[in-house]
Amino acid sequence: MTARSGNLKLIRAIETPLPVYYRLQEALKKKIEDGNWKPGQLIPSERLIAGEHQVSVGTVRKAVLNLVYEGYLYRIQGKGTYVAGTKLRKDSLRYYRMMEALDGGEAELEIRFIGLKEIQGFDPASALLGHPRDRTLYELRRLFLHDGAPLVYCESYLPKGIFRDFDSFPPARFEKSTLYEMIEQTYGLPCIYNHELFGAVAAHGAVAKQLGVNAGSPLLFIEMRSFTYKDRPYEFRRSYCVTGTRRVFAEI
Amino acid sequence: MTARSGNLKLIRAIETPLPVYYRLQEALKKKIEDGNWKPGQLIPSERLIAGEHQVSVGTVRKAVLNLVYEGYLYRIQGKGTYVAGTKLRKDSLRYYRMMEALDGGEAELEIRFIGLKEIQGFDPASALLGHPRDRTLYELRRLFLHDGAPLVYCESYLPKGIFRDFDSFPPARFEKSTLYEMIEQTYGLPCIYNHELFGAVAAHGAVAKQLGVNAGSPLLFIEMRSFTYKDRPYEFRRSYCVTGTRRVFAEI
DNA sequence: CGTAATTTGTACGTATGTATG
DNA sequence: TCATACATACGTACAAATTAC
Repeated sequence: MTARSGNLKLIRAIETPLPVYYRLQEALKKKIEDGNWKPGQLIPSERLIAGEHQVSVGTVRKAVLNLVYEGYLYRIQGKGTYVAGTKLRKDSLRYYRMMEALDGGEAELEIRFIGLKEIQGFDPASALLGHPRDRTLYELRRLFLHDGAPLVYCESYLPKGIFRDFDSFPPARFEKSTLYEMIEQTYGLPCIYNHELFGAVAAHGAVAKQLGVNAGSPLLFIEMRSFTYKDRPYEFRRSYCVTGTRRVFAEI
Repeated sequence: MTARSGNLKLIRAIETPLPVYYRLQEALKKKIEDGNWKPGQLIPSERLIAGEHQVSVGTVRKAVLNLVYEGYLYRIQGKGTYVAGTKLRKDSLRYYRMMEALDGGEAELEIRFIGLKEIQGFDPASALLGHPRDRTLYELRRLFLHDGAPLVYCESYLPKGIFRDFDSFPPARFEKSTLYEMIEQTYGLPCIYNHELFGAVAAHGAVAKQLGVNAGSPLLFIEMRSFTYKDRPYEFRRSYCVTGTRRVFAEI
């Protein structure tokens, strides 16, 4: 149903014209993806859209409800239909769900800013972000702590071309909310989905030092790529997690 | 939208009666959860259901489509509506998606049966399965290999009460398909969702030996609980993964 | 191979209920 | 109180896919 999944409808296009509701749905989606309609904004009512596009209200409902299911819109009875922001609610943000056991509780994590600087592009970061290696990247380093003890150390890489003046913000700006939220609020780019690769590595050098563990001790290693509209990657992240008592939770 | 999420509709019940489509939806869901309609089975047509329940076809459509979105049913134009099986298509089965890199390809894994035996219940397995410790469990041990090299070793624990005669199957039965599929086909129990906990551990004893790695080398450790209808857990699994060249992929 | 019957998919319409401001 | 907007529920007609004849 999402952009990355099926293109069943496109196959039909060869034989028969696309359904009215589907063309409308894609037209509305384009408004959002192109930034004409921004997150939080109220869109026109069913009747208005129906009038503008010369279709029935039922057809508008179908198009709009599909976009609600896809996470592009949300509706409130009596008020209207709004553009949705980052799909990833706190529930599905794996990074920040550290648990003691499968039936245990969630730990509150504190974010600590370590550093932010411009660096030259490198692989695999540049390749995974779809940029040539000569484009500058921002490198953001952060630490996540629970009860004062470091649990996760992560390095994020973001294209300077997209995130202009990223280094003009005070460090506190990176410590008060998740990076997802900060980017959505500041640049209007919501996070639509992530790709993640889980592995285990032995702690080494700077990482071991930041996390306060012995070199050689096992760490959970997560490589992540975040995507916004139109399947465009905008962040590459490497995380190292201490998982002695708490571990990273996921629900599928 | 799923059973484990919101109960918004229940709040309304205090003030106003539940919508017709919703009561029908829950009635159809109950048929599936109670096993009256089994995975793969064709359910009655829209018109038939509408006649039986004395509601309009549009109302049946809404109820049925909601259950499609929830993963309980799927529809084929011209054929009918069928009861869906395990939600987890191969795409979302993390365990069997071992990749070289975030933009790399997927590795085909071979399943090898190691052993199956009855054991006495123990915690955390019994607790996580919602059974007292004196109930017998099955312990299934398997190995997943790529190009002959072991990548994943896992131990599954299943209640003997649910999986009667689980040990009467030949080992090959566990090597030809995923455990999800085997259980769905044999016991009619589809997997609806999983909970997983990711961590890193140092290889030790039997696990290190099975995976052919040195003791102390880092392994990805995954604890998993699988749920079927009505949020009932039916499997507890511990997996140890060698993630030197290939790692476990997830999409959110 | 075409035809008919069945089933879902699309598109339209109307009326009424409920929530918001 | 009232207008607005979404939610529910009913209905009809035709298109498209499948299957059996």
